[in-house]
Amino acid sequence: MLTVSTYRRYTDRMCPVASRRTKRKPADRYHHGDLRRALLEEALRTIQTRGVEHLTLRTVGSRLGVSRTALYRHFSDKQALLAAVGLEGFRTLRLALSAARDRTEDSRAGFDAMGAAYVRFAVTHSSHYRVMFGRFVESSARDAGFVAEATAAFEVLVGSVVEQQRAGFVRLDDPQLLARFIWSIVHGIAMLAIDGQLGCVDEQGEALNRYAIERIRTAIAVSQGDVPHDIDDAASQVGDLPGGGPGSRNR
Amino acid sequence: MLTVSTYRRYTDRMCPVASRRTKRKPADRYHHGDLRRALLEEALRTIQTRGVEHLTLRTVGSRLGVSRTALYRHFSDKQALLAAVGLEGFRTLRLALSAARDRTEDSRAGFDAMGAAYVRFAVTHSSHYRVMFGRFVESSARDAGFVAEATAAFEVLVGSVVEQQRAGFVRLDDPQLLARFIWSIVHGIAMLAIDGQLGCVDEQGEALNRYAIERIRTAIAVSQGDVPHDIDDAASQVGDLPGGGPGSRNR
DNA sequence: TCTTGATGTCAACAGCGTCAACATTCGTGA
DNA sequence: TCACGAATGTTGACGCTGTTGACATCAAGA
Repeated sequence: MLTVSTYRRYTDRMCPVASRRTKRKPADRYHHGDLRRALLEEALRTIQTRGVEHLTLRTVGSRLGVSRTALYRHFSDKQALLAAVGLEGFRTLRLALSAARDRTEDSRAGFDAMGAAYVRFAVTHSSHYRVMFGRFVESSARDAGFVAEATAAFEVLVGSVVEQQRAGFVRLDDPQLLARFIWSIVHGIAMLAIDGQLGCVDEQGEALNRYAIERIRTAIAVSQGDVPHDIDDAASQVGDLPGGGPGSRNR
Repeated sequence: MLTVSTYRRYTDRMCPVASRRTKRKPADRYHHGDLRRALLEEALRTIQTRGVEHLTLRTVGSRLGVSRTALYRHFSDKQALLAAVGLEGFRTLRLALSAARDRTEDSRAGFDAMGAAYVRFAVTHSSHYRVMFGRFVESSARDAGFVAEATAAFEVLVGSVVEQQRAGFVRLDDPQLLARFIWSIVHGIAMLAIDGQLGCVDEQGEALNRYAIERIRTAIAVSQGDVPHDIDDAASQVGDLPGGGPGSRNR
């Protein structure tokens, strides 16, 4: 299992946004250079250090040595900025999941590692995670890119479920439904941990996470009399289901 | 299984806050009479109809025919008002869970019904649910009452787990851990449904919920070679674990 | 009747997101 | 090289928000 320090180094590599220092606009310059990028990075930094609810456009601007309304040249409004942050979050999550899965040759262990990596991502990037899921980004601001990135992250999970089914490790239920079930569990643990409902995040959260992975294995194991579901058919449909994937706009 | 209409009637009975009309202060009167209660009800109504983020103290005040600052005589600030709303939510949730469990003589069916009732509560009172869990109530505003009410709701689940263990339906793991595991699942489903990540809430959410309850049964069933845990000991400790329960302040 | 505490009002404040008008700079074709 | 339009950043203003301190009103007990 990964240690915390390994993961830190790993996330720094996957998510340079949080580690690199965003540059201020030189006082003698009128244009910033790459303000859009800088705004995104500064917003993420503020969110990670102070929380979404304390993010103000004025502060972000002044931190970059730029006026409070400069942002409107790059984002339609605050919601759009948050949506962009959330989009980046889903991308980082997807990379983290894929990396955790591919780190070992053993597909079974890789699958379990994904579960651990998911919760660890959420806890490590808790504020970021809340932007992705906490309805801070209103439905109207969730554009095609946002939905696509969220769906892509979910697809990694569905793909792995199908893989596990092919290998005979997982019962042959609808992969979509199975994936949603597993997703609900890790998402639930992550949210409870983030919201401080599990007491000490590190200890209780870790213990619960380990236990959950063990229980999930039992829950999704192949049972006798298993009615096979058409895996290939379902796997190919991932993403283009009419409103089934994550980031969906209807509620 | 309960129909939606049955549940509506049920919640109206359990949660009069949402159904009764809050009375305005008569224009010729200086004092309102029971402003605290009215503020709570009006805040909840606004939250349920317009969402937490659209709750403003000014609107609440003017709706009750009262000045915008009258609120400060009953709540220290907006956070305290939200905390009070959240507290009421946990109480309602606890009653809903107990009622769902006790509606049938069959303890196994009752246990499953709790899971369904949990998600249904969250979806039906989605905005209320988000106040309870979404960190809209900051840690500092979570007073003893809030934590106690949240813990009490969790205790219902733990108690039922122990009951199921005694009846031989559930494996003899630590009831606390088992309860947290189950809680994570229903909480995860609820949050994903509420946040619109499951597409159509009613259809996909219902289907996922049914599937989850079935899978949970497999996950927590007694297995051969089950190492018994001291149930009675763990059950008596519920609630006074140092920071283990829900609503805990540390993060 | 007087006093005291509880409750509600009023005016003001700073901070917020957003907009319209304006300033500066960049890129590009003549 | 130069002019011109597009892109980018600034300024001032607006209405909204939560919160505060000084003041007004009322109920209840001494």
